[in-house]
Amino acid sequence: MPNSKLDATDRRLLALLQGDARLTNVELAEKVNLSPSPCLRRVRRLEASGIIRGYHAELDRRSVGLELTVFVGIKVERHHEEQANAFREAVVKLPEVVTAHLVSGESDFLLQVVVPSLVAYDAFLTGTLLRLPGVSDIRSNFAIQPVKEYGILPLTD
Amino acid sequence: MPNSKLDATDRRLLALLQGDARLTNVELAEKVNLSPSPCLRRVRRLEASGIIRGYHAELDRRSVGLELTVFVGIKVERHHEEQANAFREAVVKLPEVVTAHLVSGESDFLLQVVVPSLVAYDAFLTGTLLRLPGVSDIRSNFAIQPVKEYGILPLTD
DNA sequence: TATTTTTTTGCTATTTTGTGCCAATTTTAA
DNA sequence: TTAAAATTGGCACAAAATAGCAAAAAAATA
Repeated sequence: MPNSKLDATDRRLLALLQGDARLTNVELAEKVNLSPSPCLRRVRRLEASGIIRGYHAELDRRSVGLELTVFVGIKVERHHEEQANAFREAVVKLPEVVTAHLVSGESDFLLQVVVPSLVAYDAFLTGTLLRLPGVSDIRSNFAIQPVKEYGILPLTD
Repeated sequence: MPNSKLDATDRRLLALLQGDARLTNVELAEKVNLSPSPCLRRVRRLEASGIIRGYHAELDRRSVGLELTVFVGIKVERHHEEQANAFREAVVKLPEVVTAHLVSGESDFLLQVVVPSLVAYDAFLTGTLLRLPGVSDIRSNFAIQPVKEYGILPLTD
């Protein structure tokens, strides 16, 4: 099992790396009051244990031509476990789907879809989403304005 | 203005860095068939132009004790522009709110909230969310299972 | 098409960072 | 208090980042 309990220094490292994954080990070490070598060892341990799952560049969506973000609620027909699995597998493969969760409530799945334009979304909706296995209802909520993006996880103790 | 059009190499760099922000400049250079110095210069340019907004470590939520992810739809009373702004400002400050968007559709805002437990969510809901300025309705959708997390943006051309 | 201008590239030299090793220190447990 | 285990800091070496500069490529001009 992953978790071998995190001390305060580990949590500070995690918080720092969430905010800026390009911090130098030397910089990190200074910020947490350690010398570089134990600092690096801690980071490597966090990586190896799976607590740090990876490092990603955050892009400006508009700059790369992705003007539209849509939050999509989808209902799938129940009673068929297989169908739900087929749906999941299909969704994972779609590059336009940035995020997907099985959720409680009105919809069964909640997706975050990113496309260049409304026209592209229309094509994606009718050409792809509606044809996924078992889909019975789709509700599209268009992002009008981001209020908070890439919030870092609140690390407690 | 940011966008001075991206060539194929820039897009490959962006895709690679989305997937792994810790790639060495030397590794990056190899993957895009450039020598290290022009490669580094391109990355620096992408950073300076704001196309790359930052680099972040992705953490395993469970490992850091954040067992619950909730997608929250919130309606706020209309007619008061000020109130909507007050709401936005308040939301940005809440560490439990990882993501927030103004959206079209049934709800006005869609938040992603991360907390350690159901008890913590209850406290957050009644103690914080419901007391935000102008809130008239809240709908909570609990993430039961992640289907796709941290999908990288689909870079087109 | 030839020529000039601009942009981008690749190489080299220097500085900075990452990484493994080991002794010293601190922490934990008995 | 003592013994065992874990963690730390410093050192040395390897690797990477970075700046400068001349050559090559691309774009623009005539």
